[in-house]
Amino acid sequence: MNRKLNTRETILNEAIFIASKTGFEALTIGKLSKSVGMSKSGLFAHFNSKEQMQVDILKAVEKKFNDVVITPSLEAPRGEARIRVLAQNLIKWDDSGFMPGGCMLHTASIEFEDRPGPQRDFLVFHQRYWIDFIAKAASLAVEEGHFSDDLDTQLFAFEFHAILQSHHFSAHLLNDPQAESRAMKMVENLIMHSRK
Amino acid sequence: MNRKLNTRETILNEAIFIASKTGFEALTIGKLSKSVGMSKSGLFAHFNSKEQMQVDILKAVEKKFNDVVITPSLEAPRGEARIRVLAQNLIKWDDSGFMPGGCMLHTASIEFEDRPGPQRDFLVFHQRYWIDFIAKAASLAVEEGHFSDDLDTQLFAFEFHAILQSHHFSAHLLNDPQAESRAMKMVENLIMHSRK
DNA sequence: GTAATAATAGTACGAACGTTCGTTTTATCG
DNA sequence: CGATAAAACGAACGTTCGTACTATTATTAC
Repeated sequence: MNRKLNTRETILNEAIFIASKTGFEALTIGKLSKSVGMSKSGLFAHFNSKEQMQVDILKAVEKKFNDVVITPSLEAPRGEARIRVLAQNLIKWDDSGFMPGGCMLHTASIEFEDRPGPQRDFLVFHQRYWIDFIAKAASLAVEEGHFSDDLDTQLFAFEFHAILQSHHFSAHLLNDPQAESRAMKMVENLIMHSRK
Repeated sequence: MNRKLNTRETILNEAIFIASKTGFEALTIGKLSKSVGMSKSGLFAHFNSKEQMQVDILKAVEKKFNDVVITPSLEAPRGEARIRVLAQNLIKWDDSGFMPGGCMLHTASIEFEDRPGPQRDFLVFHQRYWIDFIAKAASLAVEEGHFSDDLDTQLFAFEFHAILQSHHFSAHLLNDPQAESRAMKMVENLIMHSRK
């Protein structure tokens, strides 16, 4: 029982590692089982379908996302400071050791954006939650008096999110060493223009 | 000879249509040949490898991109106007009838960002060209006196590009009817903050 | 109109896919 | 210890993958 949990975690971690590099849909049960060092059927038994495996992988990624990005940000003071911490955590997140290909929630979202199913459902749900979380952080900054009272917090959320998509693009496709500094500059611009 | 060119074009158009929905890597020679209505081997003979087929598809998409986005924008007057036209063309582009899943250069970039090969090489080349093109349009706006003299045109290019990634995200994953209006609002914000 | 050539079809290949099966190993518990 | 159940295994299923051959059509040239 404990053993099952351990191997399950090993499988999911390895899956995240590989899928972030080779792509989410390209991750195959056969390849994954070889990387983990177990049989295809043994691994398969943990999920009973590839679809379920993919959903479970996404859930595991989201858990890490909460641990790395969301939760720590709540310790920062509300307002501008928390926005900055969020940005910094996200850049770290997109360059995590356990996810060398960058944020899988992003790449998987692209891969499944036009393919109906539980994978897509999960991703839409997560991304909506995430946009709302940013908007909430922005509205807290309004409450704190850091940002303008008539700030469109939804628009802010999408602009903030856009910066990180751009960072992913710079860091992982272009291999641009300036990716991080440019992203932070964009964040500072956004913050500046959101002030009263 | 003419026949070959015609079927080739038919194949590429169908490939773009399908791949934009199901994903670039998921497009298979067998499925494509069925959609086109010809044999697998007959279709295969046009490219002699899947890798070459993928590169040719990307080149065909880039050609359309030039026709739909780049070239028409050059007819608009330099400066702010051209930037706006670019933005509008891009939103149309990301919702073209021949590419129902949205910009394939974007989705393919994500799928190949960590997979070396000629597909990735092509995409990197294209995206660098595209970023430079935007930066150039911004510097023309500086010359025209629309934008501030000390505008960071490279940064502008990435911010502009980020807006369209965000639009793709809103339109194709979230199915948000406000995708277009929000994107244009972002563009207007960017233009406003770039003025002297 | 027949020969030459280009384009498409047909068939077959080994490999990998996701999945199912029966069996064997490993752990848990009375 | 032996009984029970969980977990991993190896082999095989039918299907599809990309690719390699050969055969058959269409088109063009003389």
